Amino acid sequence: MKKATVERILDAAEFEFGAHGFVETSLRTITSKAGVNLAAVNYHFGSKKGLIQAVADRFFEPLTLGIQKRLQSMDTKQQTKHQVLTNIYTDLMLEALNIAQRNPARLALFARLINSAYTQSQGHLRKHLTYQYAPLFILLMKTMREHMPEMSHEQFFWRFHHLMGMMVFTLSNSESLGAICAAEYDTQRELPEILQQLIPILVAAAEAPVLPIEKLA
Amino acid sequence: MKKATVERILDAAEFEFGAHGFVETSLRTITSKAGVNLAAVNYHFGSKKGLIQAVADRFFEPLTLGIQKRLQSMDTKQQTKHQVLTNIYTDLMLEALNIAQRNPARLALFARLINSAYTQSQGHLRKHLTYQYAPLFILLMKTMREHMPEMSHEQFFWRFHHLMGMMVFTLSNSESLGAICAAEYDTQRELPEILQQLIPILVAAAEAPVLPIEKLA
DNA sequence: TAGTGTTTTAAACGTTTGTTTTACGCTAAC
DNA sequence: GTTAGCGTAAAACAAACGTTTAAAACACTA
Repeated sequence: MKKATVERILDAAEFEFGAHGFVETSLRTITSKAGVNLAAVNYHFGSKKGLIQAVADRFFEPLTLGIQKRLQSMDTKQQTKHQVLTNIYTDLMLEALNIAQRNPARLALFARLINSAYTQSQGHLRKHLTYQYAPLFILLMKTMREHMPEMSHEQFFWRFHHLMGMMVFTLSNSESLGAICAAEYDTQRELPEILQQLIPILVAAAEAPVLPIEKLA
Repeated sequence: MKKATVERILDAAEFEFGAHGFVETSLRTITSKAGVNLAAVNYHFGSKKGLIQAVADRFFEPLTLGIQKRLQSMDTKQQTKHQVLTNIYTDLMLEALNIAQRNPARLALFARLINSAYTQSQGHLRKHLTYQYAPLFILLMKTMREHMPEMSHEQFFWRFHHLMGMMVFTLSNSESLGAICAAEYDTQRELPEILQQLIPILVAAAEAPVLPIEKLA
């Protein structure tokens, strides 16, 4: 049986957005790859922005459940803070791999979705995501903060986003980086290896000493 | 005296690209803000891609000189590796501030330029930059590698880019993040403070322990 | 079976895009 | 004083874009 129109649009949009970005992917290529009529996007999603948000939702909904379950069932009592942090990031990487599902491009798109949410041109995305998934972010930040060095809320906010930036950049560009690396060092790496290597780096960054705030000059 | 056409185009392009991205900034808005004729871009730069590359070059040329001078005049003998790494990243942040020049948007655009260079849609940028500024990257990677833990070339390649990702993300989104932070915690921070805080985090990530490569699962 | 609400279709709409063309003004060399 | 050559100007180009329209096809209930 042929998949429902909405789903086929989302599949095609996911693929094309991942390959060429939001702005450079037209509704015409999406609908033609999906084998549906051009007007279907505006009919089912209202607009291109609506489609982008729907694509984002399909990533976030299972991810929210997965992360919440992992964090809440985590035993944070009998472990050092370092171990807990390592567990948190291992969980995050496992959830990331779960998104990838033997299709790394899917994960790259997800990362680019988050990245775009911080740019002005896709401001609607940030509003949508913060409105829709605030509990997830709050839970994640709260859990991490409890196992990181003492610092002000503000300092933690920035450090949290520094770490997110490291993940987002790596995941967004894992394909290009992997290709460069393969050409340069002749070793083809898979996503599970790269993410495993990333964990101790994230933990070390999370545990980095806290400096008093001064102006650099 | 009125600035030359080429320069006025570059100024306007820099501003508009930084505010709305490459794809969403039209040559018409650039040329009209620059007060020049629409055809001037294609005449002087050949195409929009040529303009983007020229904008990139205006960032990279002074940056290359600055970083090379800093790295080569650095005393790496009488310091611990940790101190050297701190110095390297302090230098990088100072050069970043030098790009900003009391205009943070300029620095954000520069970061976004680097980020775009890793995406497929702006593949011409990566080719241009790697062809044009390979010596800078090589020098930077070589200097850093000497003061980081022992690891394979491949592992270093990835770690180098993880660190770059942290910087690029932070700089790209420093405006949005600063706005969120100001709204949330009521403390307006300037770029020099944020970059100063970033240094120990980068160093800690650079010095993170090296794990044997395994597949995460 | 008739009728109602939903989905799909083809076509057109009005903009906007990067690029090209052609003509015109200017300056410098011979 | 004429001729190149370079830079600018306005206009037009063809293509692509997101969105809307109105009619046709469908699915389902009464």
